[in-house]
Amino acid sequence: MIDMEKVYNFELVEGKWSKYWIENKTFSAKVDKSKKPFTIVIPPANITGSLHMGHALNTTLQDIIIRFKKLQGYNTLWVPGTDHGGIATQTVVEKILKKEGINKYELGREKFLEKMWQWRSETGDTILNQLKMMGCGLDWDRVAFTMDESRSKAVKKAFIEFFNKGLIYRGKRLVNWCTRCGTALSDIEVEYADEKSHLWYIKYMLKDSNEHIVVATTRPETMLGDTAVAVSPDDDRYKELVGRTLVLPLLNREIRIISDYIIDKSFGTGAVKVTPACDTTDNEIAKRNNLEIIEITDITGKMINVPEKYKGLTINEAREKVVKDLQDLDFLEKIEDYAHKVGKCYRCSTTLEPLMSEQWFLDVGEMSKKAIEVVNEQNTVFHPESWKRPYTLWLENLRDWCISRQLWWGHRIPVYYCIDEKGNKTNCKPIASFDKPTHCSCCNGTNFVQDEDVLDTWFSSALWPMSVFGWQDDRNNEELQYFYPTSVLATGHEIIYLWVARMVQFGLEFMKEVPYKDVFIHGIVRDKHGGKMSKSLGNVVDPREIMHKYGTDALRFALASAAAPGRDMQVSEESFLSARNFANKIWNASRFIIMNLEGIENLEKELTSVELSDKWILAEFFETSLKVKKAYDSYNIDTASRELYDFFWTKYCDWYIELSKIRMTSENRQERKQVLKILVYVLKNMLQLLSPVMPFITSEIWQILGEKKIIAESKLLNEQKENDKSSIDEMKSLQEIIVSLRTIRSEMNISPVCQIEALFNVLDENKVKVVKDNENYIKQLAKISSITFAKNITRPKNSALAITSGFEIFLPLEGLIDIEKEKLRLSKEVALAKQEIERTTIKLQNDNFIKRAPNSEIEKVKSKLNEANIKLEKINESLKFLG
RNA sequence: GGGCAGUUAGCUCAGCUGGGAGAGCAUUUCCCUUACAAGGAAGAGGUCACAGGUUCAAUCCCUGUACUGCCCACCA
Repeated sequence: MIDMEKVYNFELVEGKWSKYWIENKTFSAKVDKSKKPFTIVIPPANITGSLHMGHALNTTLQDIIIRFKKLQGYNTLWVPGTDHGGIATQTVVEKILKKEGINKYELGREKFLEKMWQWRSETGDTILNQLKMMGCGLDWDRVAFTMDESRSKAVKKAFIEFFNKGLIYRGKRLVNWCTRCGTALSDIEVEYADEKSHLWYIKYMLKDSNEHIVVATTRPETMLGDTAVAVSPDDDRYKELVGRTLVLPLLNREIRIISDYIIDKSFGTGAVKVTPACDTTDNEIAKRNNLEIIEITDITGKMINVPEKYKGLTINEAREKVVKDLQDLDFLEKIEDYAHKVGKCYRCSTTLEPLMSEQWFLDVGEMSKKAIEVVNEQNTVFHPESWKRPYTLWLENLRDWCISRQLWWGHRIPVYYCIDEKGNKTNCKPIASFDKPTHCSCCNGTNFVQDEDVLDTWFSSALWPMSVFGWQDDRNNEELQYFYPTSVLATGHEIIYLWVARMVQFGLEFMKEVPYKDVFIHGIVRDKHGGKMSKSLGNVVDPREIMHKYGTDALRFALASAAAPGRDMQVSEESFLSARNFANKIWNASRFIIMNLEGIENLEKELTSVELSDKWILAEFFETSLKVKKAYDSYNIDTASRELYDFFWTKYCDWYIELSKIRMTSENRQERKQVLKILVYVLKNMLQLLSPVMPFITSEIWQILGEKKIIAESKLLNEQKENDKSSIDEMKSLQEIIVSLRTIRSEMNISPVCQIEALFNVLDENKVKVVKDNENYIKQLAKISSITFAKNITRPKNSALAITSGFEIFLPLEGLIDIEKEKLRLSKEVALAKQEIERTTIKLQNDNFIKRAPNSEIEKVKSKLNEANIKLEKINESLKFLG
């Protein structure tokens, strides 16, 4: 006797299965050339992270895809891993150390890195353990880390190849500088935020003249670094002045007035102060016009190369002082309120300062062109397609990638400089190599120092699809050949540029092949009001809490059914509750069947039943199955989930199981077995189709049903047969009759225990057989004691009326009926029928409609009109009869 | 400034290669009918953002407008 609790207890089930899959290596994959591979590499989560909704969604979707492909017979592989997270992780650990009163500079690089590694070994696997709890079908023998030995080798190898090709170069450029982190950032690591500020209007005097030009600026302190004033070439106001000399206030430096196309004459005064060291636009103007670049801030954000009184001030202090001095000397014309966007560090939100500094850059020109080509040629396909354009546009306008970071946590740049005996760098050519070189090729020196900087964390991420398969050891190795290119990359749209595009670039550069065939872009999880989830806003829904409260399958199902491709989604507590209820429904429907299977044997050998409800549920199932498979295959996970839900609940449970109950009470043992056979058949197939989304509950029930192989390792059972859809229409008639009888009962407040008789006046001869054959169902489900079929039945007194599916049905309700209520009900029906008649008549009177609409449509409207006419006539008769 | 989404029931969202709209939650009524009250039955609730156009026919296609959200950009 199998004991199943009345309420699905996920706690008893989940731990058991997640452990089983890991211990039995259910999702481990080896090269097997007899099977087609299906590969996904996980977007490696930062080791600082613990599971949030974004991870939960992302991994659920990947797991669904993997599990479905496995059912289809692919050799599936999903590779797990984590990312060292460069700046993000270093920031976190710095903060922790700060609380302990430790300063990283006092600690020194080496000791600090020890702390980092210690921290990583203590907490770095948190997220992987959480993925295990979620039941993710990852190959746990392949866990990779972007900074482990093997991945580090890959980074060095890639760097050295780039370096030797001349694609990596060092240059002094204006970069985004975070004064808090003390490092440069790439352009996409900048986040812009609105900030209220001012526009300061400053007068610049013309040399040897009393005239002046007014410039508007949001950063008055940068005037200390001005080397020109620029105007638009087609600005008539300033045409005469171009080429003249200005005297910079406070400094008395002489600067020229130049013209440059980029200036918008309609903004401010049309004249712009040019500070090449503090602004990217100005920097470009400077390049075009050969202007001097004066650096006025250092890497800590303090003023340099300025008059003594400003030296060493912070930017804000300098601003205050400069404004005051300008005011005192009457150079400040006015101050306006102004809101604009300010660049912030994407990890610590400090306002960024553009700063001239020596950095390593990667020339991405050629790689970008190729990365665009492969997408245009559909070697890599975006799902949904709408993301292709942003991807392409971004790559088209991409500037070289600043890959060096002034951090300690990360891959140290493998470039070595020859040094003399005093420890100073020589002028010899730097060498990129895996280890410290033994001797310098220029001077035969043997002393070297390594570059201090580390690489942008995304550099190692860009190699991920190759590095997890050992590209760094042997680019012709069997695994790489078999699993690369991977099948699909699933990720949110926020890292298309940071990560997706760069993997394509690197993949093409080193493998000459795209890293994945499909890119599945899903949305971002938002709170119930559409806002971003963030700890500071306090609107975070923690997936671990949801798992604890509603179960992991509920979490997964809710996320899956909300995951329309490419669109952000809102999740709320209710969606998880409803998913939990669905799990319970699955449990109880299965429980019902399993209880009835008690003592039944040899079910497989039973005949396939031929009765309507069986044919119907099979037809409906085949249709659903087809839709679900198609949806899974095209990454429409939401559609698949909804189809499964809808079929299981409203067709299988609400109708088929209810009908089965009636047949199961029959004395006929054979009949009972036949129903059970269909019940079990559909259930098993449904469990399989549901198992990618809800692996725990489906695994459990599958096992209780006595299957020897676990569901994750089963193969999809059903093959598409010829589907006889006529049963769907016939069943629909039956359902309509039952529903309309129930409606009358409900509206007349007739007690459910009260059996009533029904008279079926036949209007359509063709419908009689089906209804008569299934009379028993109508009786049971609508609580009807007896049914009389006849033509021209006389309308009984005090009866209620239903017209549906070719019958005029009378329910004699002497003593039960409220005549007034029935009249009211019928007059509403009259109104509806009249409306229908009017609408269809107008259509049919329209010559153009008759001429141009397809025949099938015309027939449909005609039959609607016909039905409505009959309905109206019959209801009117009834109304007359009721008085 | 450019690009991309969205606007459908009180809320969260489906639907659409054009033929008078669906689900979940919430709500009303009835029911503890032995799979499930985390349930069942029945109901109420919508000029499908607005304005034009194409068409016999528009929630769906086209154009424009408004609002919302996101991304990109060198408006000081």
